[in-house]
Amino acid sequence: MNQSIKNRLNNLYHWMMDQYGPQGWWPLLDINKCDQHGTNPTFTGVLTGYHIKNYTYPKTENQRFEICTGAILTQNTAWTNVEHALLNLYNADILSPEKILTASENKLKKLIQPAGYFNRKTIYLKNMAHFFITLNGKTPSREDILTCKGVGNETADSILLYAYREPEFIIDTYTKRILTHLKLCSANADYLTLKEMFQNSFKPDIVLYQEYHALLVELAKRHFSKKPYTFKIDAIN
DNA sequence: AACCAGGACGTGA
DNA sequence: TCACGTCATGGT
Repeated sequence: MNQSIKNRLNNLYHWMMDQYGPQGWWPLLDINKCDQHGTNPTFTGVLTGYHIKNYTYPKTENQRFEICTGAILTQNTAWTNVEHALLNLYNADILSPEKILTASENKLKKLIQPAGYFNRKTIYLKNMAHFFITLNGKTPSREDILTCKGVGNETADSILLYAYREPEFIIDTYTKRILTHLKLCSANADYLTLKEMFQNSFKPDIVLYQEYHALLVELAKRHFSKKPYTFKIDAIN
């Protein structure tokens, strides 16, 4: 591994942390902030920031499943849309693997409709629910999760890093876009190559991996959303 | 009014 | 292996 790549990735992390601070991912429903009817909880983060500097989540199996659900729902979809779908599931009281599994497909489709791709994601969610139940609390291997139809590289790593707190670095389109722009990789670099680039540059570190990915998303949303990408980061070059 | 959003899968070459 | 079409809603 090229030492300069390692240095630049490290500089990028600290630059983003300086600019944006800890992100406190993964966003979770805050059921302590429901309305007077006990429904419509807010997300940890909509107003007050996510669970910043608290790296003990998920605290329950339901929160763990909520992360798995969100990881599928957010595929190629804006998170705000996913929030609506998750709220629908929560308010319908079926945001658990057992209830997702037994719910009718039509009911599920209607509830997750705002997240888009609802025909596919309904199937994916039921697959995930079944898989989750068979795990019986155990941490799945990356290989095992990938056998789940609807779970590709990024979703698998998101679930492992944020739901199971395993040190698996996530590569998403933002990450690849930023690395390409910084000339740290070619435009056709594949997922595992980029994942290894990060994991060869940093020791396994859940906090670092979680924050790094969240910070890349924040950076991309601010400066790598609309073409042409002209944003320059002096500290990196 | 196009374009994009925290992708994955099936197909054909 | 790999490029390409498909899936769907909501915000800018």
